[in-house]
Amino acid sequence: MARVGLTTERLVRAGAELADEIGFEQVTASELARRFDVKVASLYSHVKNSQDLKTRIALFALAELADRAADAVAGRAGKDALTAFAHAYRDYGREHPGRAAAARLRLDPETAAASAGVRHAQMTRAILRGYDLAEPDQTHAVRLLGSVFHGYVSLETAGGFSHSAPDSEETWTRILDALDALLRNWPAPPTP
Amino acid sequence: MARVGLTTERLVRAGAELADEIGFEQVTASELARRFDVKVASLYSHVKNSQDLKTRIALFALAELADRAADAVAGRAGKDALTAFAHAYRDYGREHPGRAAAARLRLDPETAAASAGVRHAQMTRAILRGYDLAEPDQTHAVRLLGSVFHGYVSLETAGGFSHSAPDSEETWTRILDALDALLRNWPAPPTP
DNA sequence: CCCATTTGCCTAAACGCTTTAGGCAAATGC
DNA sequence: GCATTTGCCTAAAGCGTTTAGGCAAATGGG
Repeated sequence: MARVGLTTERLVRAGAELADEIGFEQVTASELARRFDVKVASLYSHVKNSQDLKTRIALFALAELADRAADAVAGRAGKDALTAFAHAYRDYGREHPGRAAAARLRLDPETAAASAGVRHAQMTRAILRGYDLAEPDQTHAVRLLGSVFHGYVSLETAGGFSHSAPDSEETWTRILDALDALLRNWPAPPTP
Repeated sequence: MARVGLTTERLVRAGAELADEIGFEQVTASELARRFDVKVASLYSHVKNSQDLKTRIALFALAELADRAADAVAGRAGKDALTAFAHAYRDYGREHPGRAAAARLRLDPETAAASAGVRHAQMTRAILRGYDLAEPDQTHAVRLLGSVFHGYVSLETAGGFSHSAPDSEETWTRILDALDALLRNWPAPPTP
């Protein structure tokens, strides 16, 4: 019997591509086995189970996105860095909707702590160094930016902004203008 | 054989409760049948299939959340309305994580157009009437608010903000302060 | 009140995905 | 060249989905 040369790595990469083609939810060990022209049981030497496969795809996507975002911000600061970072997120979601969905998979705390997710947070903090935010406002801002990026890409992928004017591209740049303005002028906590 | 009195309505409500207990992803026709102490096939007289069931739960959650949000904003305007609306979203996500996840289910365009999702958008626009935003900025702002609410609740549910200071409650109010300030001072498009 | 019709839940069965156990053959290395 | 390891296999069990067809409980007209 010919050996195909399965590895965890190859399965994960193929799983990521499959996610972009048919949607992350639809990625299944069976479908993946079909792609490799291999019996399903053969995958179980390389991944623990179906959940493990999905988690690995998620980690792969998180790392890939972090690499892209890091490339995008390299050598930039201030609004320049913010928009480059933001566009990296949105572009990834548009080019690789399945991987982006994978990157939104809920991970258990230890897995998340060991994932590229922490690089995402660190990069966001680095970008905020271009603005004048002391703690705890910096953390609030990190969470705001994470929410906006996560939420926007998610809604856009769901088709929420298509078929209506203005187009999503324009909204995205205007939202970034707005966020830049907000970060430059972050309001002090109200004194009650 | 005793009749249990299944209806589509009862299945959907029970499905929503089940979602809060075990997670929306885990809601399955089989599990629902078990809860009603009924054979799985019996459900298929009331829902077309598993996808139909999930979609109905999603529509139920969207409508319930829209009702709550409408209650919350009733009689309020400006920042008051904004924060009441936002808290309705976040509270729903915390009280009913499964239903909130259901409300984020991707719907096909026609279903979405006939859902309470349009009420959500209308309410957001109504709140923005308390701010001075002309089109297309109003649409940009609607999309920003949708992204923030959607994203924040999603990340919070995933545990993204737990076990780290400051606590999520504080971040949420400070984000709303920031959004209020931003909406009162929405930047004009840069003139290139 | 009885009988016909409708309705609700059932059994049976097929199909697909997941997962484990155990086997054989190809690759590896001494 | 042979022993060991490794990789993919077959087999089988378990569970969720879905359809087809059946029987009994509810419903309602005469």
